[in-house]
Amino acid sequence: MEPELSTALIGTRKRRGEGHTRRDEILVAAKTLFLKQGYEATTIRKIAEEVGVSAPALYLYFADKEAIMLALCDQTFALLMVIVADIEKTVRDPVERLNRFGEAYGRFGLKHPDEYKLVFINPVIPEAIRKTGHRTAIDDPTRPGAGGAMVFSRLVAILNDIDASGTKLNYPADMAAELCWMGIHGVVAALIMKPDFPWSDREVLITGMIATVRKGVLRDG
Amino acid sequence: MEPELSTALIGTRKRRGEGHTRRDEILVAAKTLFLKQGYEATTIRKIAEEVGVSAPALYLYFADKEAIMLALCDQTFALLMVIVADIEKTVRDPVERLNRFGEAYGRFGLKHPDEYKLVFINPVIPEAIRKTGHRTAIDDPTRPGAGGAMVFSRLVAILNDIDASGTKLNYPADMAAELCWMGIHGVVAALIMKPDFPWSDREVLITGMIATVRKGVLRDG
DNA sequence: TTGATAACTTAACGACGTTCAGTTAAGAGT
DNA sequence: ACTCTTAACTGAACGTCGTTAAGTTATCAA
Repeated sequence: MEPELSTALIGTRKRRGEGHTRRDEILVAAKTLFLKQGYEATTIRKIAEEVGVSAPALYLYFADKEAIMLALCDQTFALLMVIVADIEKTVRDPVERLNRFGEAYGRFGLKHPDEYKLVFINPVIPEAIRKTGHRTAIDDPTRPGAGGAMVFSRLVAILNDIDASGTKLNYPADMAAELCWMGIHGVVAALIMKPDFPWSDREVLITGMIATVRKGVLRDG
Repeated sequence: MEPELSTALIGTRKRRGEGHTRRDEILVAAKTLFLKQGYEATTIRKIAEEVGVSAPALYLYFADKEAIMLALCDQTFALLMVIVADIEKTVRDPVERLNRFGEAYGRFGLKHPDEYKLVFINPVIPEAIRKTGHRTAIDDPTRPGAGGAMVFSRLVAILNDIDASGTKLNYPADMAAELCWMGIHGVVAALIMKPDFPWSDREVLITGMIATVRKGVLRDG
């Protein structure tokens, strides 16, 4: 019988040079468990079992558990970056861009609560950075978990655009962006972490918070 | 030699009926470790060692690790309740009360980051409630971890006072309170969870966010 | 002096992330 | 066809965790 290609048979040993396909299988399995059971219940051993491989095998492809989870998050946040990039391309008015960004960001967070938790609520600092204390590594866009920081940087850009376009800000652009992000983040974080609390309607809270930070940060509201 | 009173000698067996003093010792030891090393590094075994007792002994006084941590948090949040109660007593103008509440809340969160994390950022739902799904238990003010909810309920009261005093709200009082809290919470959560990020000045962010949510929520800003 | 029982200990369970020391098999070089 | 290197992987184990079970000790009322 001919040896089959690539990822066809899970649990079979990979041919030389095809380890990366196993890496992908690990990410798929991890995502399944992660979405079904959350971060804590997604254990190395369960992922390995799902893939059909021994637990230590995962360490051939990832430094540790965090690395697996952050790789997942970056996959997800790449989707948000696509949405944001589209908004930046198609929406001319920078204030309207701010509105659309806020809506997209809020909805995205509520749609991907587990990834949002890991990136923004319980940020996991990769072991490599924690150990070395490398300052520069924080700016590395390929660093696991960097997706979140990139999203924030787009918001800063939007605030700068608003300022440049004539609508003046009540605060420096950096701080204005921080206030906007913190406001929306507060909404998303609250709804995600206390889902059983009798909050008001989610959509209304998001649009309400956007209106609030817009009024607070722009000189003419 | 006379037997010494109460908690004098740590690590010695308690006399009958004085178990509650051991309970207090556990809380003191847990607080020390918790403030020094954070939640995850504060293990049952380390607390027990600090107290001078075996690890299982802690289970005579607390149902599980969460119960210990929540008891600590409630101790801390009782301090915030005192501050809030004082504001409500001394500050007549309800809008000014909102300002003062926001400042007190923000500063308190930054001053007690570990407790804040446990109560508001990574809320720990007590096992008793999680298992039974008891709805009513959530409203029980003596429930461990309830301190946070009580603080929020004071904010709702303030917003109702504002509405009643003639300054009309842009949203129902409940939702207005949610927006106010989410905004300030967003600031505190961001500063606590990403302390190394080059945020703007903490005090300015807090007062800026208070001004922002005030303008957003009150009809005449 | 005894008997009940509060206060506590030792040992262990099952789970976790991770490491180590090997084993297997693919595939290039001869 | 045989050998050699090495990518891919395994089994056993380490040290940690929260927690439980079963047994022990010390106190105090009767």
